[in-house]
This record gives sequence, C-alpha cells and structure tokens, in this order.
Amino acid sequence: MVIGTKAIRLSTNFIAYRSYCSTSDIYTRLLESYTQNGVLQSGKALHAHLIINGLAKRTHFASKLIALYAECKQLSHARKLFDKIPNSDIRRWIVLIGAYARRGFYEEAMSVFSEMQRKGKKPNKFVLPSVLKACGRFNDFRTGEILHCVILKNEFELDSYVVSALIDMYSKCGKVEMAKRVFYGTVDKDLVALNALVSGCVQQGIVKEAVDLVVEMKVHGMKPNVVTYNTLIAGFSQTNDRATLCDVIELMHDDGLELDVVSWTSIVSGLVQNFRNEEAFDTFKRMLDVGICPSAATISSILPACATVADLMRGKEIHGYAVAMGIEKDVYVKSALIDMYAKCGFLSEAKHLFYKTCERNTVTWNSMIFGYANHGYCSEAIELFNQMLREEKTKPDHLTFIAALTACSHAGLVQYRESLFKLMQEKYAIKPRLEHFACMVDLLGKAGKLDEAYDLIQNMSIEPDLFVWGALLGACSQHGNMDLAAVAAEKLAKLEPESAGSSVLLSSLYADASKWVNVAKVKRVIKKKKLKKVPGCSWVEVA
DNA sequence: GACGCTCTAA
Repeated sequence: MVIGTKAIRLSTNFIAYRSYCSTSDIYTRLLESYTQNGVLQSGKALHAHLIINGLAKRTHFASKLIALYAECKQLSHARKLFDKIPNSDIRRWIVLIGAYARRGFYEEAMSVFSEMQRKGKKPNKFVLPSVLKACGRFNDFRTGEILHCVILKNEFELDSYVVSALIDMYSKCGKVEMAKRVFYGTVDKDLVALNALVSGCVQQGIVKEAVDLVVEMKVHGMKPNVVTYNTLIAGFSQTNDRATLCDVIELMHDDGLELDVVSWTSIVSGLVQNFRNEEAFDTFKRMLDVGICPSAATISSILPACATVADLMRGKEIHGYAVAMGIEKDVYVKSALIDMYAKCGFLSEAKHLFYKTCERNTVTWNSMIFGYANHGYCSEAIELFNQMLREEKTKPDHLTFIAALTACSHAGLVQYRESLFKLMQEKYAIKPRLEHFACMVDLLGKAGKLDEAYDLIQNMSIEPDLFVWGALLGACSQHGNMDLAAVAAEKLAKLEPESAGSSVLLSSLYADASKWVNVAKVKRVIKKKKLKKVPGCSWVEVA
C-alpha cells in the first residue's frame, strides 16, 4: 500500500518533471512569476535572453512580456512591444487593454479598444469587462449602451464577468434602474453582480434601498460577503447614519462575518469626513485593539483628522504607525503626511517629505502647493505649480487649480486669474466648479475689483451658490461697497437653507480664510444632511 | 498561450 502510493507519487513527479523540463515552459513560468510579483529587473533580463535566442517574437512569449511590463507599471514599454508584433491577434489586444484598465489608464484602454475594432477585431467576452470598467469611470454611458447591444447580440450576457461589469458600468454612470433591470434579468445571480448593484445604490445616495436589496437577496438564498457589507458600511459611515450602520454590522455578524480592515477604514473615514475627530481616533485605537493592521488607506483616512485640529503630536504618532507598518512610502500616505505636517504648521517637515520622494501623484503635488499657499508662500506655490505642469508626469486636477488660485488670491496676483482659468479649461479640459468661481470672486474681490467679480458671477456657466455670493459679500464689506453687498446678501438669504445654519456659518468662515477645500467638504456634509432623515444617535459599540 | 467584476485613501 505504502509502496503503491510512493510509486504513484514518483510517476506523477516524473511527469511533472518532464513537463517542467520543457524550456518553453520554464520561461513561461518564470515570466508569470515575475509578473505576479512585479519583479521588473529579472523580467527584463529574461526578455533580453529571449531576444538573444530569437524567442521574444514568439506570439506566446510576446503576450506574457506585454503582461509583465504592464504589471510593472511600464505601460509605454508594453505598448512598444505590442506595436513591434505585426498582425497582433485578439489575445494581445486583450492583455494590453486589460492592463490599461487595471492600472487606471481608462483613456488609453478606450482608445486601444477603438483601434482594435478599426483593425477588424471583434470584441469578445474577455475584453468587454475592461472596456465597460473604463466607460463606468468616465461616465461614458453612450458607449456603455452600445456595448450592452454587443453583449445581447453575441449572447455574452451568459458570462458572469460580463454581466457584473455591465451592472457596474450602469451603476457608475448613475443609471441604477438599468443596473437593476440587468440584475433582475439574470437567471444565475452572481454575488459580484449584486455587489456592483449595491455599490450603485450607495453611490446614488439610496442607501436604505441597498440594504433592502441585500436582505431580499438573502431571502433568495444568496450569501453576501464582506465586500457587500463594506459597501453598505461605507454608505452609512459617510451619511453619518450610525443607527443603520449598527444594523448593517449586526446583519454582517448574522452571516458569521467580522469587520475587516476595509470595514474599519470606512468607519474611520466616515467619522473624519463628518468632523468627528475624537470618535475617529477612538475607532482607530479600537481597531488596533482587536488586532486589525491598518492599511495605507486607513493611515491616509485618519491623518486628515490630525490636520484639521492641527494635532501635531497625534500626527507624528500616526506617522510612526505608518513607518512600523512599512507603508510610509505609499504615495497616498506620503501625500496625507505632507498635508498633515503643512496644516500643523510644520512646513519644513512637509517640504522635506515632498522633495525626498520621487513618486509623486496629483495628490502629492496638491498637498505641497496647498501647503505653500496656506502659509503665505505664494510665489513658492506658483513656482511648484508651474514645475508640475512643466514636468508633465502628473496631470493637474480641479484641486490643483484651486490651490494655484488660492495662492494668487493670497498674493493679490489678479493678472494670472484669466490665464489660469483658460489653461484649466482649454489644455486640461477641467470644467470650472463652484469652488473655482468662489476662488475667483474672492481673488477679484480682495483686489477691490468688485464690479468685475459681480460680472463674473453673472456670466457663470453654472448657478452660483452661497459660497460664491458669500465671497462677494465678504469682499464688499471689506471695501465698503454697500450696494453690491445688499445684492449679495439678498441672494444669500434666498439660498441659505435653515437646517444647515451652523455648517453654513462654518463654511463662510473657511471661505473668509480662502480655504476652498474645506468649503467643499462642508458643502458635502450639508448635502448629506439633506439626505439624512433619521437623526443621529450616540455611538454604539461595533466590535 | 488570454481575460475580466464588487469595498477603504486628499
């Protein structure tokens, strides 16, 4: 008996050994391993070896190499390699499009997809999820609908990945009704599809409906997982609805599930966003007590709490945790640290962190530009802003322009206003938001150009809100223009919702200090408060 | 030889 088992094991080993011994197989395994672990250097060495041996152009290796470079964030390399191979078959298109979509390069994913179709390659069930994801992130509902037709025509709706991606696309585009229709039309309801729909409901603010949906599906025999509950937890944490949050956690326990690092991070993040800093710190501590390791997301969620109350000691403590966890180099953590140190008045430390790091994303740049601007180092802020545009490695976003406008506002640099506004819209295709207009009104108002500011408000592409009028009112009172002040005050009286009185007061204080990001934050809270029907209850133990 | 979906981060 024992001998027999051994013999079987030996023979299987032998077969494994034989197949492992095929050189081609070894290369494939190595490439896959390098790809999985993101080992670029060794991957490059193997690539060189394959080139020397005339194997790199073999279609099979070419696909693996494209995947390797894509996974190691070398997308231009991946693309170059792709272009070198004539008559690329559909598999390599899929690898490339998938890599772009996974890395968040949705524009590139879409454009390669169009290229693929122009070359006469028909979309299949493998490529559609990537493209649908890109549509969702871009709010490109039109293309999404066309893809839906392609799915129906080719009966891809039988593939669970395609269906989930389709529901996700409709959800992200805010078409929850369509997402529901697809979901209820599916015979074998997939858990990921349910989660995509739940996420859509939460993002549309119909959080209670999302819970009902989960309960309904439980009745039908589906077993929600931790992702389902985390989606709901995020929804109720952000809307500050503690009572329902507790219900959700109870539901979760009913299914034998425990809060994981994502659940805790959502709760902490919700508390911080609702300015409940002390509770956020308590929750963070409780999370550590129950033995959950904070992730980079947890650290970057809690750090703004230190920043808003300028609690440098606590900020340093969290910095310590990040170092202990080995995640202080994460680009989001680093950005949050820069922001925290700057807001706590420790600009030198913020600068030190910023200039020491090579990996900077938009958030990192924004944090440092805001840091300079808020400390009155306006020329440094503008210089850094210009450097960011010159380097062209990172694209500015709407906040980058708010930071730059804030710097101009503090320095009274009215002359840059128009060129900045033009640059933002024409070169970077960023639509001006209310915060930008409030910033511009503030800038003009501070310089005493009240008529110009009023002109700007009257010609705005969107309806001015109380922050825009508030900025004008502030400037009018500063310069003693009572006629215009009366106009602004009248508009404000009409716009000011009674229920949000204290928040509005707070936001106008921020507006006075040109803290436009905080203004936007308070605005979000006001918006959420309107959604909330149940009054808040005291914090209930979650663990 | 492929491939893809859902939750946390200023």
